[in-house]
Amino acid sequence: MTIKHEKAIETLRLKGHRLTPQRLIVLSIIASGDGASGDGHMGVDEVFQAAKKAYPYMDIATVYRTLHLFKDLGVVTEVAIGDRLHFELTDPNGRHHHMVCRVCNGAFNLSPHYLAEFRDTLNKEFGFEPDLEHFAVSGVCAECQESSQEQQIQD
Amino acid sequence: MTIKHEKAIETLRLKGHRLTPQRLIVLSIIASGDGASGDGHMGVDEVFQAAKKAYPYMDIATVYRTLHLFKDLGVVTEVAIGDRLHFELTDPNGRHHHMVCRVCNGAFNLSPHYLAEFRDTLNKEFGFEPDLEHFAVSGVCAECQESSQEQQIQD
DNA sequence: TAAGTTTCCGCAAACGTTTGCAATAACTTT
DNA sequence: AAAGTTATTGCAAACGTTTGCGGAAACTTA
Ligand SMILES: [Mn+2]
Ligand SMILES: [Mn+2]
Ligand SMILES: [Zn+2]
Ligand SMILES: [Zn+2]
Repeated sequence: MTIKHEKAIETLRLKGHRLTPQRLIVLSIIASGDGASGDGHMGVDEVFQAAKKAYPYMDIATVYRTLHLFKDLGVVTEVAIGDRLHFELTDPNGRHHHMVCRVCNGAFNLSPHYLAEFRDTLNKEFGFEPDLEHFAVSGVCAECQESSQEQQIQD
Repeated sequence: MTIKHEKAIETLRLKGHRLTPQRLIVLSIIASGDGASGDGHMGVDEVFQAAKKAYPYMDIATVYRTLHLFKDLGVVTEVAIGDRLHFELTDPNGRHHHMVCRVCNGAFNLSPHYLAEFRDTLNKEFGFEPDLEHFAVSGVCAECQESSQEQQIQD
C-alpha cells in the first residue's frame, strides 16, 4: 500500500464519499498499474476484468462511475489512447501530460514545463483557461516514424 | 457553389472515389456550414437530419463513413466538441486549430502560429510529430470564467 | 446495536459511433 | 449501349460508454 494509495482513500473519506468494496478494489487495481501496456496506464476493460476476479458481481457501469469519481477528485488521471479511455493513479510529485502515438498507441509522458508557455499565451491573448490536467497530444512517435521510413525504402 | 466546394469534388474524383449522391449531399451540407452553433462547425446529427431531407434513404452509417473519408482526404476538419464530433469544410487559406469551452461548448479558432513552437519542441526533444490538423485544446472560455465569478460573489 | 437516511450498486436500456454483410450503383471496358 | 468490375450503400448488430431506476449497503444518529 503506497502513500499515494493511502492518500487517495483519505481524499474519498474527507469529501464524504462512501468507502465501498467496489471503490477500494478499483483503486487498488489502478494503483498497481499492472496493465498490458507496461507504462502504468490501464484500459477500462483491463480494470474491469481484474476487478471481477476480486469481486465477481462487479459491473462495468460501476467501474466507469468509480473511475469518473476518482477523476473528479483528482485521484486518477484519464488519458485517451487510440479512442479508448485509460487511467493511471495521479502522482502529485510527478504530474505530466501525454504524447499518444496514433500508430503504436504508445503513451509517452510530457513534463508540464513544455506547456507552461502555451497556457500563458492562451490566457493572455484570449482569456482562455486550458484544462491541462488531462491534456494529451496525438501524433506519431519517433520509433514509428523510423519504421514507416524503412517501409518506403523497401517499396 | 464556392471554390472550396468545387475543389473538394475534384479531390474526390482525382483520388478515384466515386461521386455518389450521398457524398455530394453531405459535402454541400458541410459546405453550407449552416449549423446551430453558428460558427460553421456542424454536429453529425445536424448533418444527418439535413441529408435525410435531400435524400430520405440516407443512413447514419453512410454519414459517418462519408465524413471520415472527407477527413482522410483533408476536405473536412474534425473537431471534438463536448465529446461529440463536429465537422467543418477545410479552408486551405484559413487553417486553424480550436479552443473548446467545456462549459458552453463554444469552439474558438486558434491560429496555427500559436502551436508552431510547441510542435518544434516536441520534434526536437522527442522526435514526436504531433497531428495538429485536428488539434483542439479544451478549457474554459473568457465569458464562462466571468459568469462563474459572478456566481461565486452571489453565494 | 438497531433504526433511519442517503449514497451507491447492479441491471437493463440507451447513447453516439463503428463494422460485417449482401445487394446495389458508379464507373470502366468492350 | 450492354456487360463486367468493384466501391459503396442500407441495414442490423455490435462496440465502448452513459444513464434511469429500484433495491441494497454504507454511514449516521440515537
Ligand atoms: Mn502517464
Ligand atoms: Mn473552426
Ligand atoms: Zn508509435
Ligand atoms: Zn464558454
